[in-house]
Amino acid sequence: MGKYHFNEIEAKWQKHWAEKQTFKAENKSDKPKYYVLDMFPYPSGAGLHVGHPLGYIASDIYARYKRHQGYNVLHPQGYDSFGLPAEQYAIQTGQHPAKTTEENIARYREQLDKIGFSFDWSREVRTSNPEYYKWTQWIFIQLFESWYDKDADKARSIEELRAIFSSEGNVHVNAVCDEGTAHFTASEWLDFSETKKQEILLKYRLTYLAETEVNWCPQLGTVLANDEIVNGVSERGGYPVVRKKMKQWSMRITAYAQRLLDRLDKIDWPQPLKDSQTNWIGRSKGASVKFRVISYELGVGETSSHIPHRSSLEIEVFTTRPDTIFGVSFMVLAPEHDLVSKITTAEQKEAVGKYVEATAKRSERERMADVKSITGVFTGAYAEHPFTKKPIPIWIGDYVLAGYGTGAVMSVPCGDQRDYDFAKHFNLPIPNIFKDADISEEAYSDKENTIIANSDFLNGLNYAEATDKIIAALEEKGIGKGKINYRLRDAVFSRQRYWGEPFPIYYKDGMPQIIPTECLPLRLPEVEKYLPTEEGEPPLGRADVWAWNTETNEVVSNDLIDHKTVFPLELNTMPGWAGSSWYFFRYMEDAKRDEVFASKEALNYWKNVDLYIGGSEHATGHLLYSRFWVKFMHDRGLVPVDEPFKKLINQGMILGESAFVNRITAGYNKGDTYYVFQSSVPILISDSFIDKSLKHIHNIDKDSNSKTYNIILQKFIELNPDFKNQEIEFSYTPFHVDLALINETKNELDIETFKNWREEYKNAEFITEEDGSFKVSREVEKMSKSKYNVVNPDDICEQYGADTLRMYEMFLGPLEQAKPWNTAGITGVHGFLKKLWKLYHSGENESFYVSEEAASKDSLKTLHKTIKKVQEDIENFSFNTSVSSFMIAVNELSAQKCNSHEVLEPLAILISPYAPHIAEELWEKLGHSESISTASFPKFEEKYLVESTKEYPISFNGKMRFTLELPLDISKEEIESAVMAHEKTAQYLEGRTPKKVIIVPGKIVNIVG
RNA sequence: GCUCGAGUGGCGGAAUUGGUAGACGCGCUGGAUUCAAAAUCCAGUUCUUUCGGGAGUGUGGGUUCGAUUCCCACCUCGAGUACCA
Repeated sequence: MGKYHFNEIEAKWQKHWAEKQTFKAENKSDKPKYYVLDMFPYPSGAGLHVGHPLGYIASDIYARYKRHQGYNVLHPQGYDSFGLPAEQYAIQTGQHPAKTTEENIARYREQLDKIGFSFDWSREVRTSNPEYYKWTQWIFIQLFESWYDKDADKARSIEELRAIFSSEGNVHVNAVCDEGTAHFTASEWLDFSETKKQEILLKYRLTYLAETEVNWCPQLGTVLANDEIVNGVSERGGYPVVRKKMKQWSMRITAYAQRLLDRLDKIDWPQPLKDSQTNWIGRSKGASVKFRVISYELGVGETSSHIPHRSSLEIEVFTTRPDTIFGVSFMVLAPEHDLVSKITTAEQKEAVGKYVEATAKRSERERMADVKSITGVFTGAYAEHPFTKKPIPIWIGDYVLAGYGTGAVMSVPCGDQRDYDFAKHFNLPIPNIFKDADISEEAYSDKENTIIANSDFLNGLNYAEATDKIIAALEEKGIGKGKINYRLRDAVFSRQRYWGEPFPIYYKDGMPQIIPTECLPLRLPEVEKYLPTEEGEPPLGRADVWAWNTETNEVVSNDLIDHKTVFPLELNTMPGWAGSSWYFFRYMEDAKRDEVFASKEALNYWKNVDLYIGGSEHATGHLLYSRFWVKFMHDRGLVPVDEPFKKLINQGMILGESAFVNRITAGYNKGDTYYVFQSSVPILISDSFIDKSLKHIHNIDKDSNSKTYNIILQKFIELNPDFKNQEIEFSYTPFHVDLALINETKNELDIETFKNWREEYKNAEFITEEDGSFKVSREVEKMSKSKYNVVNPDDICEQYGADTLRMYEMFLGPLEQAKPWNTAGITGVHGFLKKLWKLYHSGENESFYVSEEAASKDSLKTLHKTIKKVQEDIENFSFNTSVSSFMIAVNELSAQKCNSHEVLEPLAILISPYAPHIAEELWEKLGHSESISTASFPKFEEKYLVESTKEYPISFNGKMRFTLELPLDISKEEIESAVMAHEKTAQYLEGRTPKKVIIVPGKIVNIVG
């Protein structure tokens, strides 16, 4: 076999690795461990395109490199297999999502196998497998059975909380819990009914059921989390989202806000990703202040028994500028604020009611799109300024968000632009409390360079001093305190979908009860349709057998529900992020998956993921939720680590180069009307006729581009003989064509195939180049089926081989950057692998040949400089540059006619992380019977790189003019005299005397003057 | 608006702490081989030029003997975020 038969070689080694389980990781090893993980894919029906494996190739190179370095490497893969697309498909076709998911996984696996990844498939996970989601449900139960102790700053068991309640009530409990949880004593607790106790405990549980305002997506029939909404519409499908109150499971992630923030410093993640988590958590420091309502009347419809005591009504606000409290001239409540109905006066009742109703109707999207118009209504009520005792009017306005802070603000128009705009709009006073600040045009929001004035005891202080002093004053009066507020909300955990994990929950007296852990998994029931029920219940409402028998501990028919021993089960399912928040631990376990989510030994051996590679789109979803769950699991002693991913890298997206054909459209003016004239057959024009400078307006310029115009006109008249109007104008419309119809290197359309592509182009006319070819335009876009620009890795493997695909993906550019895919460029990398193969096949008829003779000095130099470079590159995740280094090495070794075993054997190891198949084949030919995968990485030796001379660049005023070879061991003076003696020096000096000569030995000579 | 990132040939991109800008590959041009094509190999390829040279890393300044690299201002593009009090 002389030629490089990549298809045979790759099939051979893929089979070999699978049979020998070459990449199986051991849970017991003397070697140091290393855990390399990819974000596992959602197996979609479309299969993989070349963009998907980019990160997998990078992590595979790293994993293979670490094996060469002597590590015991865990490099698993699996599927995030619950999710919306499978369910949407099920709704359309009636096929069970489990079936389509299974098929998609099979296809993914086939595609992945062809690329030669070193995955340990024996540890595969699928989040939709009952044996997996059993443990997702189990972790949910652990969350349900936990509360957050702020004093200990960790989660603790609910049993401990019950004990505290029994002995001392909840007065001294410093826990993260629902707002306004009432106080009770131990004896009160003991007297509560079990249902009442459950109701109270629910306010403390880390996952709890509550009536919350959610993002409801009617088209998808489900609620969405904040991170699943992009620009006010659903991330999947782009459907509108409205606000709606629903009883939902939530996760008390806010308990972890500070820890999630603090620990960001300790993990090696890209800064932009840390920044977006920081912004998402949104910590702001300030104070909470209570304002007493001093004037109100009874709201309409309220009975006298509901009259609040005059002094009991308070509005609590959160402010980051308590130092500006003397600048408060009004207050604004969110329209949804609880107090609105209680404080509104009779005169204002109608206006307020209308306004509240109008805002409730507006969708989130409308509200976001319309941030400029200022709206609001006066409630008629006043609050008392806590220091000046002056009355302050209370307004409502939708610029105040119900979900942030307390849903109420103290408005300081001189210091906050939104308050300023509101005040201007409604003619409210704008008192100035800043020394020498001009607030005639806009608010003065600079807090660093400000001195407070007109503020009683705060006068003359700067921001920091005033803040400290006012907080002290507020605390002394008992009407406020320093406070830290977070933007992060508790995460809604319910989805009204079928294809997700069922909650291990049934309802007794309206209170959620967990099913015993030994009964898990609670399997998804069968339903005859995957749509919500007519009553608007989630799809699980259609299941006939979906009730829990507490005596037999099994799922039974709904007919048996008696609310005594048989109870209805929860109808919601868990969101997509449930299964992905802990899967990295599951891979660690290889033997006892039935007994534990992961065993202590496995967890203690593998600890956390050393390297995680995936897309940045998960910044505030998966990557935040995982950190939250891991912290929780750590608190409860379930795992030994409190961060899941030590180092993280975001791979950039691979974009497609879409191809466009331009279609001519004609039109003319007649009177004031513009008529569009449809040609009887489509006229298509080659790209080179199109004036790029006019491209954006899509017009064909009649005057300056008369040649093109006349060609089109001629064609047009020929095809439309009845057309008479001579004042016709032409423009063009580009449309996508399938890449399969394009010659990639020449950007030419295959006209014949194209005609058969779509019925409408069967008789199309082409305005071609002189040689009869037809050029298409190209544009870089996201790869997608609808743009016909998807490149399938299978096709590339078939035509060039997996090793070529792997190296080319790396060669495209830096891993973290987005970059376009162009199949035309792949020949360079493919040619390189052929050249590499040839290096080992210098025998007769290109037969394998390596000599045992000592290598030349040059070859050793080439080898060692490549070892150095490639090792540095891998460690810096700069894979694109090491591909160039390999090319340089092979070019040099070919030129040197190197065939020495001494050089070619280490070279095979060097390249094996990148091109593992060819490396294995060459390794075998070099006489090895064991896989190359654990051969130790070649050791770099400086001595082969030591030079005795240097080609000095000689610069004049910083410009390099010529080079001069000089020995490295001579002194500065000797260098200078050698340079000054050189004939070219005199030439460049043109008779001037140099002012200065800079000599950096081994680097450069620069002559100034 | 705010935050972050990026601007280098026809294209993807290199240049590790300031020290020969354009490595490597694509494409293109010419040549060899071939009946021809593919494949392979060789030479050239930033722009400009009166062939001496000159200019050149988004723009304008600055620091430096020397700047793609550091500093300031601006322009353009991309990503994220968005009334967060």
